[in-house]
Amino acid sequence: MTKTASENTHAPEGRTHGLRAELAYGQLLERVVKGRLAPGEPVKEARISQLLGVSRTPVRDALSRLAREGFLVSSNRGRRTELEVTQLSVSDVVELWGLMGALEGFSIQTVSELGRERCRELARVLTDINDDLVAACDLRPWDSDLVADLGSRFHVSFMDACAGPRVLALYKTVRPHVERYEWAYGTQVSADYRLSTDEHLAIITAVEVGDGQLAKALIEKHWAADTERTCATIAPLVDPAKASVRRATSRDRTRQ
Amino acid sequence: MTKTASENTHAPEGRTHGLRAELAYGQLLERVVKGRLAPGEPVKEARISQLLGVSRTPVRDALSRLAREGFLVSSNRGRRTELEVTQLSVSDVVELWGLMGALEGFSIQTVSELGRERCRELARVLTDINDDLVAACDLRPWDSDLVADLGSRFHVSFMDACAGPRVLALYKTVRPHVERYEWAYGTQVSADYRLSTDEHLAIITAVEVGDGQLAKALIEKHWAADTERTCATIAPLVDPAKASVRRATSRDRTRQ
DNA sequence: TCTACATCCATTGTATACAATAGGCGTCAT
DNA sequence: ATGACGCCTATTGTATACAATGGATGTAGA
Repeated sequence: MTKTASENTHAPEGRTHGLRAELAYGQLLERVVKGRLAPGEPVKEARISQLLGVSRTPVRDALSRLAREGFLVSSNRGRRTELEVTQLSVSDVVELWGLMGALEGFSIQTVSELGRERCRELARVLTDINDDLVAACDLRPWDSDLVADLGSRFHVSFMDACAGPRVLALYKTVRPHVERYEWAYGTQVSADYRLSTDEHLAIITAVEVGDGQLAKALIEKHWAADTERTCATIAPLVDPAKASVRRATSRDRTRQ
Repeated sequence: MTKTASENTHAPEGRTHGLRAELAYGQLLERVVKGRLAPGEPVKEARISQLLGVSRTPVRDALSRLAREGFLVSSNRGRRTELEVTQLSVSDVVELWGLMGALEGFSIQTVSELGRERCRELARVLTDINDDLVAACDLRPWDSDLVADLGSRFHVSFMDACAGPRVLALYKTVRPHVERYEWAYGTQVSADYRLSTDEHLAIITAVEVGDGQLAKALIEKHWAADTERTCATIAPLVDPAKASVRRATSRDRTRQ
């Protein structure tokens, strides 16, 4: 079903040695992020390997990686693996958004170590992106994909500049979770993106003058505010019962 | 060579279906953490699979996981994988210790949500551990293994209580890095563990009264102070040239 | 009809066979 | 002697064969 066709057995098909696993990972991640693999959907190795036209080996690699990163979960409590796409939940938003704030705050804290010149350069880059973001917010019809993309670029830009290799690697596995929620509910959020861009402006100023502590505080506040906004938007959709977001801490295991 | 013996081909040996990969991961992680696999040592799939008495499949799983977690790195810049044990470095200490502070600070921040009773209970548990730690510090001969273990338990205890599932999972992959440095240089640190236990006391007080913000600040300060102490200890050993630790930020790529 | 049990099947876990590639090593020509 | 070239080998990447397991399904007995 939907096979790439033409290469089944040992017939090579050119230049893909050592890339199938990575490719499978990318393909599956994209499907999960964009919702083409829906929350709760069971994920079987055999089916995926048919879908992608590769053997189970690279698929297994990709699946175990996605599972460890939290995009897939084992539905059988404990025994056999038996994976399915992780559900969206308010409690996950709280934890993930908080984690993003912690990672970004920790990294941007040391922005001054870039030196005056690089700080100003970074501030210029961020200003450009934020200007584009403001423009995109006024755009009609609303292009949620573009907005999400520019939002990502803002954050990734300073993380690339400020974060060490380990933190950066971690960060880049957490980000797609955020993007997944944006894809799922992106059409809902609209007006209050302008609040976001205003917060960005304050952060840019802190970066420009090299005030790491201030930038850290602002970033954390930014994510906290965005947590509220996002939860308010998605809570009714994910769980219509509890539309208000009181005490939706990361410790609440409330799912779906 | 050091084979578990008795089961080579398809002969099962009871109760290990679905555990070999996990087992290989655990074995290898322990070897890396304890230095039995030395920094810079090449790691070949075939050799490891002989060493552990399992096939390459679960070994590959374990290796790719360890590589993603940063315990192994590809020595060939880019092309074929070719893994080796990651080097110890001052810049990694700075980044890892900072990350631990960020994760613990973020998690303990919400300690008050446990409620008064659980806060006090947690404080009691932490006090017990810290008392043992103080006792272990006075012990002669110096038992660095015991000290490291108690130190771990202190931190893991409140993380288990405070952190959400995602952050906790991340945390538990970062911790072994710290333990690796403790195993490598544990015999060196000695007297200033008492500074650590004093800092613990302040943290316990903050937990007891449920002051999350204070606890966060204290934890971050604790790790920052420990970064200084650890770097001062290991810098001369890792890179005798720069014994002083001025500005060893996570962005410096200075290795070994 | 309902329960207990045995069988089968779907699916994962593991081992191994096979393909591809990069680097080492030897050979040969200049 | 030295450089270029090509083969060989070590090692990884991929596919597939095989084992094990848990749940589903069907059947028999009460």
